[in-house]
Formats: sequence, C-alpha cells, structure tokens
Amino acid sequence: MLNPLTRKLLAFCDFTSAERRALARLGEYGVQRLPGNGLGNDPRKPGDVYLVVDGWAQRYKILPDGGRQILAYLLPGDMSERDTDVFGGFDHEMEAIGYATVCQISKQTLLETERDHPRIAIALAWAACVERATLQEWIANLGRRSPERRVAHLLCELWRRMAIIGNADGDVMSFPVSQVQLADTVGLTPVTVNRIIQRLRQQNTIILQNGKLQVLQAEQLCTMAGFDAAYLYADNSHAKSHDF
Amino acid sequence: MLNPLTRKLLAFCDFTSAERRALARLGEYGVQRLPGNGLGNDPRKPGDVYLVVDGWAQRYKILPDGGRQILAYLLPGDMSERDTDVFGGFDHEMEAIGYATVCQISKQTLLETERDHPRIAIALAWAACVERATLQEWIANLGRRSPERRVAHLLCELWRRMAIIGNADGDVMSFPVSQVQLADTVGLTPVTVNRIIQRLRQQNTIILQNGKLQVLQAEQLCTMAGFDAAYLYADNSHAKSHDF
DNA sequence: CGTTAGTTTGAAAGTCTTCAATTCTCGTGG
DNA sequence: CCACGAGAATTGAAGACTTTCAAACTAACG
Repeated sequence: MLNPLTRKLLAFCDFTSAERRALARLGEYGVQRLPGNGLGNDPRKPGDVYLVVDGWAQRYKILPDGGRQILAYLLPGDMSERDTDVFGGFDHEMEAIGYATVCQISKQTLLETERDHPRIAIALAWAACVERATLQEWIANLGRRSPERRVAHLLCELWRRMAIIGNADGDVMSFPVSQVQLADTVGLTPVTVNRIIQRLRQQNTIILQNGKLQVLQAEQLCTMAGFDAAYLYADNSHAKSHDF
Repeated sequence: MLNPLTRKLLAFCDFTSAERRALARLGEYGVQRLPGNGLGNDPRKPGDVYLVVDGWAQRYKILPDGGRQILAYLLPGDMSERDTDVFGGFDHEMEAIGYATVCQISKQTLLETERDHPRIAIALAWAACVERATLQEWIANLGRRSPERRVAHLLCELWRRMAIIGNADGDVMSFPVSQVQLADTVGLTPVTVNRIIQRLRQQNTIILQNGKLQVLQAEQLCTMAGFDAAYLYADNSHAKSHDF
C-alpha cells in the first residue's frame, strides 16, 4: 500500500519504481503518534519537516486578544511548511486534531531525496503551490462569501482533498473537526456554525456526526458554496502534460 | 539609484556588485506602463513574470456571485507569482492600481539569473516565503479581527512594506487604494470602511486623502491593530545571519 | 456513573449591511 | 477660466444578521 504522500503526488505525475521507493522511505522517518486537541503540544523542531501519515493536524495563529485563527488543515500526505523552517522561526503553531501520526524528516534527508529524484522535488514544489492557492481561496472565502457558503465551501474542499488521497469512501469520510474549530476557521462563532450545519442537515445536504461526514447532495453543496476545485489542481491533465 | 527589487531583497542579505548588476538588469526587461483601475486589463502571459517597478498593482479573485476579493497588493519590487506560472494557468487576476510601471521577465531569463547567482535565487525564495506569510496574516485578519482592527492592520502592513523598500517618506506615503478596494480587501462594505477611516481620522491616528497616507500616531495604530511586523521578516537579523 | 468536551437552544443586544441620496474631487472640454 | 461628468467619498435611516450570554443537553471516557 502506498503512503499518503505518494498517493497525493500521484495526482501530479506518475513515478518510477525508484521514485516510489524514495517516497515510501520518506514516510518511515521518526514516526510518532501525537495527541492534539489539548494544550499547546506543537512538536516541531526548526529545520525538521513533519509529514502527516494518519489523522489530521492543523496550523493556526493565536492573536493578541486571544482569538484563534486556523490557517490550514493538514491531511494525510501533507507536510508542515518547508520554507518557513529554512528561513527562520515559525509564525504559527501546529498541532494534531485528536490523534495523528506524523513522521519527522530532517531537512537534510529531504534535500537529499530531492537531489536524487528531481521529479520528486518538482512534485513537492507543485504541492506547495497548491497550498498557496488554498490560502488564497480561504481569503476569498472569509472575505466575500456568506457564512453559509463559507462553511459549505470548507466542507467541499476537505471532502475533495480526502478524495484525492483516497481517504474518502465514496461520499463518506472521517471528519475529526469540532464546530468550535470550524468556527475558528471560517471566522464565525460556534453558535452560528452550529445553526448553519443544522440547516444543511435539514436540507438533507450532509450528515455530520461522530467524527464522520457524509455528503448526500454533492451537487447542491458545491453549487451553493460556489466551489470550483480547480485551485486544488486535482485535474492533473495540464500538470501531467508538462515534461516532467 | 537601486531599483525597488534590489532595495527589497537588500533587507534579506547584502549583495556583491555582480549580483546587484544582475538585479538591476532584471528591472530593465520589457518595461511598460499600465493603466489599471478600469476594465479587466490583466496583461499577463503564462510563463512570464511581472515585476512592479513603480506604482501599485493588485491580485484578486472574482467569485461566482460577482463579488471581488483582493488577495494581495503588489508594491514596487514585488513580482507576480512565479510558481503559478510554471504549473499552469492563473487562478486569479492582476491589474494595476491607477497607473503602474511593470517589467515583463521571461521565465528563462529569471531562471538564468538564478542559476548564475544562487544567492539571488535564495533571496527570491525568501521573498516568496514572506508573501505566503502575508497571505496567512490576511486570513487571520479576515477571520478573527474586528472591522476596525482589520483596516488598521492593513494600513500598518502597507506602511511597513513601503518603508522596507524606502518608498515611505517618514510617516507619509503614497496610497492609491480607494475605499471600495479597501472594502474588497478586508471583507467589509465601502460604507463601513468609510466610517472606520473617519474614526481613525477623528482620533488623529491617520490622515488619508488625495492618494496619500500619513500615520500620525504609529504606536496607537499598531497597538489597536495588533500588528507585529515579524511576518514580513523586516527584522533581517536572523536571515542575514544565515550563511547565504 | 461522574466528568469533560462538544453540541444545541433561546432571547436580547449590537453591529454591519443595504439602499439611497448627497457631496466632493479632479480631469476634460468648451 | 469655468462648466461638466465620472469616480470617489460621505451621510442617514431602516433592516437583517451575527454575536453575545447563558443554560441545557449529549456523548464519550475512565
């Protein structure tokens, strides 16, 4: 079975068996299981990169007034930012959601892998590019979508990303995010998020309970969210056509 | 006189005279003056990168419902995203604010410059890193700051960035952004932005008129905004200490 | 079976948006 | 040199919506 990083990058280009072995090795360094969901348990050491292999993690900021803003969800196959680690400290925190399994990869190991397998380096750069596009989509989400659409859009994105790595079983997927976390993601209060979710349930659009999300009416959800998956570059046709 | 790109990167590391010449050359390719502020006049060709040398530009998205979200302001020395250009189409538009002078640099020229001057490549990577940090700061701004703080924070950021490239004359700087654009940046209506600005004026915090911004009480503005310039890495101490 | 985190509900208060209409600014043409 | 027009800024008032504040309820866990 391929690890989630390989599964994710496969959406960008095919790999030789040598490359696949290298990717597999990346998922075997310093494996550790982290509890999140509590105190500040940010496990990061500068210079190292963390790859989520099971469960979810989140990156977030705490503002001066104590408010929290979630900046990104790290699904299996996602890595903590590499560049930031290279150029200095972190400007945000990271922690697991519930429990997550991550592996800790030294900068050197990563650089050697990229040196030995240029196509992997390109694929990782592509992944970083998608991450930046996602940040931009979140800005648009927070700034110019109605509360209901905001939540819907986030659900669409997470569903699609889980599907890309093969972690969505049809229209059902694991969804370990609490309503408070959703609120800290989409810039609303937990109360509002709760009422929006109830509305979505009443419309038979989704089922969300017990850490599981089921999308009953995908078409409707995507439409109301104004969701266009292009920014995830899940449509790899143009990417694969490059000479990589 | 150094061009704005050089001035910006100088905040990251010093350059040899050969490197400075290379940076100077980058600012001389395909110079053109663009009117913005009107119709969709996005001048970009895939594969080319655009460097702002005078005036401001903006990147933005148009949502399905017609709303506009501004994603970033490009000040002198800023470049349109390189990665996006490499990996496919654009997922956003770009246009000048008022009039701006940009130069059009082919991907090949840029890559050659980076190849011949590795430290320039690193400095550009650093700049991209700062841009990503800025996107994240905007997410926090939109999601978890009050309207008043949002506007204040944006003003702080732009003031600081103008100062970094030496385009702020003390507490006064050019500020070609309309209130409607501010509204499309911070996720508010023009009416609300207008009232916030009036409040800032009445408190003698800023003067904003005729395309000029003057910060009368910097301390107060930054405090109320919860502004911490660390994400701009303007404090180059840790960066310059690297072995670049 | 008690505890804790998470979800749900209600009602009041506050704030932003909406919708118009007015005023101001500045470049252009007469 | 002044009138005109377009874009930008400003103002007012009503309405809609989210937030706030509590409190009750549920579910999971030891």
